[in-house]
Amino acid sequence: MFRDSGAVDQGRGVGKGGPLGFVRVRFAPSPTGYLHIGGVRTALFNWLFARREKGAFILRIEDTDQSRSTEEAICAIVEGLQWVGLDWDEGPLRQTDRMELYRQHALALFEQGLAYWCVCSAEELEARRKEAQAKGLQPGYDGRCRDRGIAKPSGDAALRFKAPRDGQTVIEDLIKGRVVFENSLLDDLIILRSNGYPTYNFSVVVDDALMGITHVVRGDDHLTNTPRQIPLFQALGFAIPRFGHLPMIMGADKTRLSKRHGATSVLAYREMGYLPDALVNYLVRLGWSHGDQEIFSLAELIDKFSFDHVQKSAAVFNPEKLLWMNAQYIKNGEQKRIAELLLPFLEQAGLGEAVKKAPTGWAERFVLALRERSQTLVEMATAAGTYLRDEIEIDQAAATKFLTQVIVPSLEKLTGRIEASSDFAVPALDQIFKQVLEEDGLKMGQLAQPVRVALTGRTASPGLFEVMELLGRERTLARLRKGIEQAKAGK
RNA sequence: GUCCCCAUCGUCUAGCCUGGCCUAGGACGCCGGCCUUUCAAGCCGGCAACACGGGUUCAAAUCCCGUUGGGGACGCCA
Repeated sequence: MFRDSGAVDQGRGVGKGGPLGFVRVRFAPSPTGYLHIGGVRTALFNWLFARREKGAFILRIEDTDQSRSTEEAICAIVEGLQWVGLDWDEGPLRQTDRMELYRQHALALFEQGLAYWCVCSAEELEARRKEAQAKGLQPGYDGRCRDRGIAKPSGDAALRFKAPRDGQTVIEDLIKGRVVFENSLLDDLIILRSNGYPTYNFSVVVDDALMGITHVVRGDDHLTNTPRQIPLFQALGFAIPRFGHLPMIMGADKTRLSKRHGATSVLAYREMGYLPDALVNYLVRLGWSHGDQEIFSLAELIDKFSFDHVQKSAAVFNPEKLLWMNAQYIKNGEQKRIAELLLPFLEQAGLGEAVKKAPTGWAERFVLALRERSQTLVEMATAAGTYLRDEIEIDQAAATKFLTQVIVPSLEKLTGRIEASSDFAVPALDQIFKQVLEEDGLKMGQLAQPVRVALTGRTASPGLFEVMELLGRERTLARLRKGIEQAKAGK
């Protein structure tokens, strides 16, 4: 399942090349569920930046929460990224494979007096936090173990970092610009839990440093983590990477995008018949722009992407625009590729066998006829039933309106002529049709609609001759005959 | 509660840094028209925004301050 990670030197030096040098970015999801659409956008911006700068994009799985991480989630992340075409140069690396590194670095901080053992229990801390909050005080850790000088805790103990108590931590954010935090507002965070596992804020720092990450680009929900991480980089003696905090994606009600707003799993979009390139194009425009341009090829995105034009404010996810985008990609995509992507959907619709039996090139002709009328592959596959099944249902209202007795003679004439013709190609059909119109003094619409209803059961369809071509000669004739029967029985 | 971020049509955004070219442009959606064998697609047109209040300036969507509103963070989650 995992691609070969290649030679990953875990002990690699820090920020090789430094600024202006080789760019190394990462996407670091925690495997606690499916791959979220917001995660994909974060990954995308990182990937685009890496590709543009000819740097490396690294996939790292942050699975230090053993109670919530699952293998399924890791598979979903990998599969989701692969589907949208975001390939990584290193990884997936898993933090649980690197536990020793975190422990070593944490203990090193302790040795240097930059961290201390805290024997306050989780319950006590929780109680104190609630109490402080009730009184309207700072909910953070009060630092009571900071100066106890516990050298070797007997029972459970967590290792805390001695965070700086004064001064400021300044971030020159790639997107938000300069952001300043007062160190006095930060408490001493736990870096090693009592179970020996590192906490997030510590493992990210160790990994980002050891992996030589030059630019940390993540959601802006992490902005307030940054002033806790920067002192850690410094304490550990690592170079500090650049940071960039992307705005969040929200639902229509301006709350954080969640299941309540519809599908948020990338793979759900695959199932709903979206093209990966359409989703990518939509997502990149959610927060990034290049003048008035809406549609971008991947090559263009790589060429044009820059953090300068990333929006600072959160964006509302608009499913309708995504649908439009998808329709654009279906309409303008390479016919053959669309046909290939459509195949699984046809199979799912129970039409797999029928397509195989259809004449060569049928699927591509079908795509050509339907692509301007379909917004998703699911829609397209659904429409295929009309052309691939022997029996169709004729819409009652359509039949009543168009399959009437007056049109029967013309329908019969048309059917007879088609049957008698050895040529079933579009020009020949066109010729036959026009002739019948002329002879019977009919206008196009007067005959076209009844024929359409007979052929497709509906009043809306692609051009008639395309429809006939898709149905094939035998099926076309059979449906015309059936239509005539129904017209005779009508009014 | 405290800290941080943000603020242009319903939504995504251009413009803001380097004030005048902005009568604020584009896109989705919506409405109307054209095209037309139907439905689409396409094309044309319409509705629709600088959150508010103060400054600065000859001039502010653009710069400054405040207010309001929205979002995020305050875990032995990530």
